[in-house]
Amino acid sequence: MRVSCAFKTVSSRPRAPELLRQRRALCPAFLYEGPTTMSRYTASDIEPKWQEAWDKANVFTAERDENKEKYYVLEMFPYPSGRIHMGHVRNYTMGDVIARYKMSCGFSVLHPMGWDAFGMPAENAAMAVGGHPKDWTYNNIADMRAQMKPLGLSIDWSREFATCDPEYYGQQQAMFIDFMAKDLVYRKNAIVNWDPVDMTVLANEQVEGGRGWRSGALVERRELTQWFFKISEFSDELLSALDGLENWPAKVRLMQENWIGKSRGLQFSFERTDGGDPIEVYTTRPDTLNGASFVGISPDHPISKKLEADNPELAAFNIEARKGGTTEEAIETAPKLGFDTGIKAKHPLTGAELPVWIANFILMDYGTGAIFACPAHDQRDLDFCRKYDLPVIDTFFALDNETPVANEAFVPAKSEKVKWVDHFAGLDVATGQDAIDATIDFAESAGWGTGVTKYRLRDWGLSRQRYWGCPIPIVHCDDCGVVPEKKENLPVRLPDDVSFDKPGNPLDRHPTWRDCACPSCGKPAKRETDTMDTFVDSSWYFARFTAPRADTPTNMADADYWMNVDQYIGGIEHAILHLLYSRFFARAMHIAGHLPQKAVEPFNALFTQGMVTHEIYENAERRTEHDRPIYHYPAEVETRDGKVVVKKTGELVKVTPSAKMSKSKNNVVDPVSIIQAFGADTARWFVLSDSPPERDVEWTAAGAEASSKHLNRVWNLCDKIAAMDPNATGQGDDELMRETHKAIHDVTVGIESFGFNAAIAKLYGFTNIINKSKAGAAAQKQAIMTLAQLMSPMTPHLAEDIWAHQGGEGLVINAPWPVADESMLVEDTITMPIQINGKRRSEIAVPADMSKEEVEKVALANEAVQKALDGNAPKKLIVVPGRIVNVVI
RNA sequence: GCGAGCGUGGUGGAAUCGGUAGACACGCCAGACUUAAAAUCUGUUGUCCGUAUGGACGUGGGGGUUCAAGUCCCCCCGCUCGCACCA
Repeated sequence: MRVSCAFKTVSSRPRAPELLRQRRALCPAFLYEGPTTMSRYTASDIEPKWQEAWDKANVFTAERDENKEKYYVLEMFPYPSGRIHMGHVRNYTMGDVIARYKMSCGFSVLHPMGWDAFGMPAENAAMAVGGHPKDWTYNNIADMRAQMKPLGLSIDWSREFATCDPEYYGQQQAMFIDFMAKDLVYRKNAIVNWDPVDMTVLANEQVEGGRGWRSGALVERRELTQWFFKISEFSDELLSALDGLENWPAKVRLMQENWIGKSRGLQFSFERTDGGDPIEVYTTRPDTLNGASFVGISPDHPISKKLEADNPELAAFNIEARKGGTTEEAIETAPKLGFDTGIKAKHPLTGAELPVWIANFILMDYGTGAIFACPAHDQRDLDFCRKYDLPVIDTFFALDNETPVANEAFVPAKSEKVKWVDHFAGLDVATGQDAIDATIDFAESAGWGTGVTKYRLRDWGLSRQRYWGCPIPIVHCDDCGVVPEKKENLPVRLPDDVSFDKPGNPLDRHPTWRDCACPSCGKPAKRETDTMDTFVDSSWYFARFTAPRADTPTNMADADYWMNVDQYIGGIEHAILHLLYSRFFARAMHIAGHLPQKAVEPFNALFTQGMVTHEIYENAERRTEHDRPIYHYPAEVETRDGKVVVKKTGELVKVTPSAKMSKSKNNVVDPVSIIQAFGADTARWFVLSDSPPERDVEWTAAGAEASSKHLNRVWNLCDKIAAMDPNATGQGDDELMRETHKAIHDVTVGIESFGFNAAIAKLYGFTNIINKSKAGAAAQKQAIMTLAQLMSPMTPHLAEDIWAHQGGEGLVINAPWPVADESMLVEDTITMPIQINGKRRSEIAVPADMSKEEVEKVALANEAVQKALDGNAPKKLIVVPGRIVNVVI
């Protein structure tokens, strides 16, 4: 096909005043007046045109083609907040570069988009401004889709779905039932944040400083019966399989490893002097048992709960200890509180009596909910002992320092050798790790303890006491107990007639929805009113994209062709939970017959991109009446005489650099206005340039201008070359050809290695080279057409236009990716720097293949070296071939 | 508190493996074009000393390993992400 290009003469193109106004508002210094060439780059003309051309040619529809190699590129799908932000633009542009590049390389590409559409914001909006979460969500989706489309992303929109579509969550319910049949789901009690005033369960983010965000009441920890996935049964598998994820960032694998937290320790019991049930403890530092000064139990430990009944003082303590949020952070940072139960435990070796304390920092969820404290070698235990005046006993010292511990615990690395004090297992000088192993052996052979491997990873609690989520397809029957809904009755749809005027879960107070017939015996029964954690929704959407309309969760033939995701791209904030849950889900889906074996690790390669940041403008002269800071939008401030001030009032502004774009700080830049002012290609080019993709990028108006100016230069260059006499000859054709191949090589390597910023730097350089080249028309035309191809993943609209303008065949997206001729890349002579004592002092030009001995001779003959040597022989001469020479004097 | 990461000119940032620190871009300054400005084009630009040839310093701070450190090791400071019910 052939599409006419969008070059137009200036006189025929009066610019829309509105567009001009927007540009000026964004960048007052950058005015777009005055023609400089016969034509002008007008993104608002060319971008819709090429998007239409791609649609007509159906180029982004993913099709199973057994003759082609497939490539599945996926960016983490967005939550439909209603507005796209620059972070989305950056994320989806990166994925688009990969997708378009792979298309040009001849792959059958799957690049889908959907919506992570369940969750609390929809309910919060319903409570705050009325309306229904469903309407709010679907309206937001429509808005965001409309904002995304102008970006020109190579997305197969025919596969789009939202997780709140009954067609999606119905399949999720079917899988829940399948998982139940495979014994991957169960119920148990778990602790939630309870707001005693609103009488409702709070999410962690709804707890601010230990208080409910609406009521302001002190939050309590309360137990509820909840549904769990047995992810902990996969602990070892999820841990060991990390080794195979070679194309994941090492930091993500390390974070997951630490999260799973495999540890080997000793489990043993403290007998009680009062003859009560022994206290089972687990410790990863059994070697420090001699330093035990008390036994600690969780406030939720069975012994603690038993004592509560007839000890009002202790019960009051436990109530106090259970206040505050449920997050590990809240528990760890809360002031350390203890209560002496009066119970004494017998030290298994010395027989000494140790007091049993309840301590608010001991988690019932980890280990056995009971510990022994060794204050000399654990800062938290030490702080506790100093506070309650408990003894501190050193069990080992540094080899060169035997000062007893005062107020700083001595915690050397486990690999460091220390000197032991009178150790029961006969240790003298040994590392902590050797001591741990020796102690476990000692305890096992003496018969008072067992070496145990434990994992920090807990089972995944998926129950949420909220409306806007996937209903758990379960019915509670007085006779049959917990019964899964029949599959033919799926989806269990959310009822539409609900209200949010009262706190709590509307499903709970919806009798006609809640009351139902038992799927097993048919008697009246009640539905489960909890819905699923939204992490469930996002744990398998990547699999659903392979067959989004299938009437089963997946279609095996499609899953087999498209899985795995070859490149997954998203934020580092998902490094642990989302990715770990997805890895578990893929395994569970395989067990339940919904994914092939090869898909148990669903993401072959992972890339975590950085945030888009912007300066924050805080009013330096004024605060709100509640003494809160006032933040100004970027468009509200300007620089006057080197000072940043508010445009309207002239008030001084305090500028904080590089903060995450956040609505509460007003430092947001709206992609829609950027696209309207500069065009999608400029926005795309900017978010890819400068910063390496894994790092944060600072949005600046100047940067966006610079991108826009460069695209204008490329356009003008195209125009200039198109206007050349096709038969014109010149100088330097070979040199331009060589540079073209270097550009092909560098840009290809840049894209392949996620060095988009490096690829763009190369494209800048290549553009400058073409601009200065005096080569003939044919060579220049070839150079600019190659430039268009190399730019097309980043700035696809401009690339198509240049391609068409130069008479390229068909669409540039369908043109095969150029291949660099290796022979054009090698240099004959290289420049080697010469260092004298490690400092660069001179350089030599030598043939690339010169031997080390020859290089040494040339280097020693160098004037600067001769001068420095002053007739003496060098102490040492280091030649790194092709790199550097260092003369040591 | 615990786990992970990051820190380089006036600014964004570059620097496969430990081998020329500052690629590319912004900004600034100078010049060309213009009645003028903008736009565009050309050139300079890490800091300090020096007319210059040149030299000293320089990758958050301090110490170390090495012929050679932005890169590796130790300590410290600052910022960011995660901590299981935010998505």
